[in-house]
Amino acid sequence: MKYSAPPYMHDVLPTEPQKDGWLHAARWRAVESIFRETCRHYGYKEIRTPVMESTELFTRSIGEGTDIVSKEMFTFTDRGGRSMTLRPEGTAPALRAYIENKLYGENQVTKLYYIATIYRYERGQRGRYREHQQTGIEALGSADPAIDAEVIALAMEFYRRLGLGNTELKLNSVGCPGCRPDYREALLKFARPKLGQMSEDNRTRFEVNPLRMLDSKDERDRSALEGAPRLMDHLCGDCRGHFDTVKSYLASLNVRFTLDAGLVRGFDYYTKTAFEIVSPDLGSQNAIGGGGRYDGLVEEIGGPPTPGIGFGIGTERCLLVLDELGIPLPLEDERPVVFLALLGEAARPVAVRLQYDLRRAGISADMDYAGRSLKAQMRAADKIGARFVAILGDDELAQQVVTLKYLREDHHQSSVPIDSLVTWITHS
RNA sequence: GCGGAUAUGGUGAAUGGGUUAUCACGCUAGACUGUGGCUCUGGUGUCACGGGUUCGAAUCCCGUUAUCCGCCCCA
Repeated sequence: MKYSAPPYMHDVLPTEPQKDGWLHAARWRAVESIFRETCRHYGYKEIRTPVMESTELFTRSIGEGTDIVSKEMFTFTDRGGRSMTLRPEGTAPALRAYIENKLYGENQVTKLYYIATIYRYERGQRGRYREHQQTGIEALGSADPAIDAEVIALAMEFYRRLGLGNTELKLNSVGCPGCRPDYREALLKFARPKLGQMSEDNRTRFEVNPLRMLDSKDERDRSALEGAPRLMDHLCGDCRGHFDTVKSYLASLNVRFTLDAGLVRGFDYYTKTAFEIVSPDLGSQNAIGGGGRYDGLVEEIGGPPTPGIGFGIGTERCLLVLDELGIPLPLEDERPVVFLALLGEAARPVAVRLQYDLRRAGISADMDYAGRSLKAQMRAADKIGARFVAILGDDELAQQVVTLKYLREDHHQSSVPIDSLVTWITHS
């Protein structure tokens, strides 16, 4: 009988992070700590929420007409008969927690960040998995365009710190409930006579979610919609002003962007600012992050009227690009200071205690648990990059010393009394 | 949901309808009877599973499963 990880999900291993590939836990940790650090500099605090929520939270927030809700959610009935869903995105759970815990009562503006696994029942391919991780932020309680700029700038700063300078920021405004209906009408009017030339998917979108037609990559759709009215040009005064101010703030922060009138994003809750960051160095799954403003969402799911904006960034895709380009990450040094090599059974109990003393003194230590030959233990010590090997055999025991050998630099070795090993190493 | 590919040791590959499946890396033991990084030697796999063709299949065919990649969509 063989077991494997669930389809399109994967294990992140403790293997050598220097090796090829991106499924090394050390690399993930590096990305996560760069993200945490960036958030700290921008004043965002971590929030952790359950991996699942009641299904309705997502159907209400993301929108029934989206692919994510209609066919990609991991939904099941729990033993109490409730419909539960593994979170397919990070925003709704964070807002649910914000509302439930009345965080709006603590500050006018609440700035949150999260690192969360996301679940979508999709067909996998490079950069697209049924379980993936997103690092994201949500800024709640402010409608100021300045915070739109901050959120976007934080994302770009994170990429910069990762070493991903080669990214493209795409920007759009998807309007608000005030101006979107007008635009919708204009778009429908433009598209109706061209329905025959468009793909079947787009004909469905025409009925269900017209804005999504613009997102199609199908050549027929692209040419049919050539010259279609742009939402950007139909914004109401408020949205227009907001968008212009966001753009000018971004310019003053030296954040480069390109306007993309076709950018509509995957959730229905977005209003005004919408953005996406793509990497030219990935395959077809080239979006490495995206987000936008969602001014009606908090109220929609039961909270007080509260504007908000946020983004989600795919950890795997960042890792993939970094690996592709051979960009190194700042990795933690996982090498132990001391490796205890044992000879003979009498040494084992002494080593167990000695190792404990070293660790208690803050010196990382490891020893052989496989009963291997001295030679093999030396090789093991070398392989894991220990700074010292402390050899403990019958000869040493007789004199109450260890033979301490430097594995790096000069390879010098000397006898050190067992009692003073901790001090010796602390001062070397 | 649709389409394309691949499945050989712990890993990456090679070969090939017919006696013991090749190479490298890794791991392990030894050469060096208590010492790493170099070198050499040995060990480490019945070639995903099921069925078919054949005197004979790891090699050809079909199915299953798994993985990878593209479309859709998205992180």
